[in-house]
Amino acid sequence: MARTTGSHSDITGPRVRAAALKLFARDGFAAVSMRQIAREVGVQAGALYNYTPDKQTLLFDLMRTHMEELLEALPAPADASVMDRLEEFVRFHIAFHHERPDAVFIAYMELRSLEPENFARIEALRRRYETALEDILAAGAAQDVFVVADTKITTLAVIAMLTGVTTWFRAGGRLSLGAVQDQYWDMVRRMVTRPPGGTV
Amino acid sequence: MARTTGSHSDITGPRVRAAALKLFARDGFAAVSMRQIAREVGVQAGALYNYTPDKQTLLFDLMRTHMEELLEALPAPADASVMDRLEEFVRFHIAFHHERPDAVFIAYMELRSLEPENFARIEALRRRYETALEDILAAGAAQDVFVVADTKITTLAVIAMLTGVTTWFRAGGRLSLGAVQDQYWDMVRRMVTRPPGGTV
DNA sequence: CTTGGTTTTGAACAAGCGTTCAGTTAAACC
DNA sequence: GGTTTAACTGAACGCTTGTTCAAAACCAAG
Repeated sequence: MARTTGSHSDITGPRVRAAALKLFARDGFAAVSMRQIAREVGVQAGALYNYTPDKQTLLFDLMRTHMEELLEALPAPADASVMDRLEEFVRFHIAFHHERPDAVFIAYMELRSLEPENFARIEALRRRYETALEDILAAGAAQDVFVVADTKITTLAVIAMLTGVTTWFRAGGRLSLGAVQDQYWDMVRRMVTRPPGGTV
Repeated sequence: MARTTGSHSDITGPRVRAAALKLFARDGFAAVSMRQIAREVGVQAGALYNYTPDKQTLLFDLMRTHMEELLEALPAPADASVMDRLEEFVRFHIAFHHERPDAVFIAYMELRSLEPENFARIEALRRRYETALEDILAAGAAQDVFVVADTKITTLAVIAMLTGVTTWFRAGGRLSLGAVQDQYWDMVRRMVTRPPGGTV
């Protein structure tokens, strides 16, 4: 009978993924060897193959899991105002990405390390996320609440701006997470609402 | 006497750097071998060592050259208005980075591939560039032309947003470079000027 | 045509790569 | 307490890595 309680695979499996996540984020997929991951876990390289068919799949699973968790946690379209929905998105993006800096880093730095088929699957998930923001912007534009020249460009600009936070923000620094969220929300709000002068 | 005319090194040298730039950008520093670079140039791997002491220095020189060209091309602080200077910066950043997508990509993706000493030198150059923008924002805030809660954060947010353009913009697409510049300038201008509502 | 120097080749080096697998270990069941 | 089986080891596979270097190729000047 299969051993279920006290099985090491319940412990080693997550540790393999955690080690891979950490090392891939720090040094890059191509620069990390299976032996390094094994050493981090405290195991021989061969043992890793109980938990992943190969190195590429290990990377893909990390990225897929991250993207699925992101989409899962994404606030569902409520009947709140578009302004509130946009604010919610901004605060959510910053908070969620702040909790997982390694996964975020990998998810958009290691796209090129994916084989074409895996790349397409991750890209599709990423696009679903972007669409969630774009829908809010489009709804706001239709209601004349937002003034955006091109919802696609604004979507990409906002996401690039928000994701940039992970490259420098560390808890315990000069600013609290809440303060960062406040400031970014302020900037995004200005970006999408009617400007003072009224140009363009 | 040293051979000067018809020397191959004048030809091979740039070709080595061009091949390295292209391959590093496409596949990442760690994933590209010296033999791949040599094959791209049409030469044996050993010949590369006439043009670089080692692989790490080849990467560092590419990044250093890019950053120096960037700082060189940066518009000098003129006595124009802060608004004009900010607009000039935004348009410059987009145009300059658009001309060198590979170098841009490498310069911020391969920082982790640099040995500590080289990293520090590139980082210093990058900080000089950021400071150029921060100075404009600070000057504008002092003159009450801009309303920014934190010049450092706004600097990073603007640069992240602008640099994101290189990940999707391709000439010949839906939008011209000028149209992209217009839209990003519009977004940046709104971000730093007094908002309609007047919150924060 | 010979000389002199630059550039390139091609083989070699030790080390590390991802992956496989027969064999050992150890824990949970009957 | 013996049996079963998942988990892991440790060695091995063939291949690639960055780098070195003596020898060859090449080209311009004398």
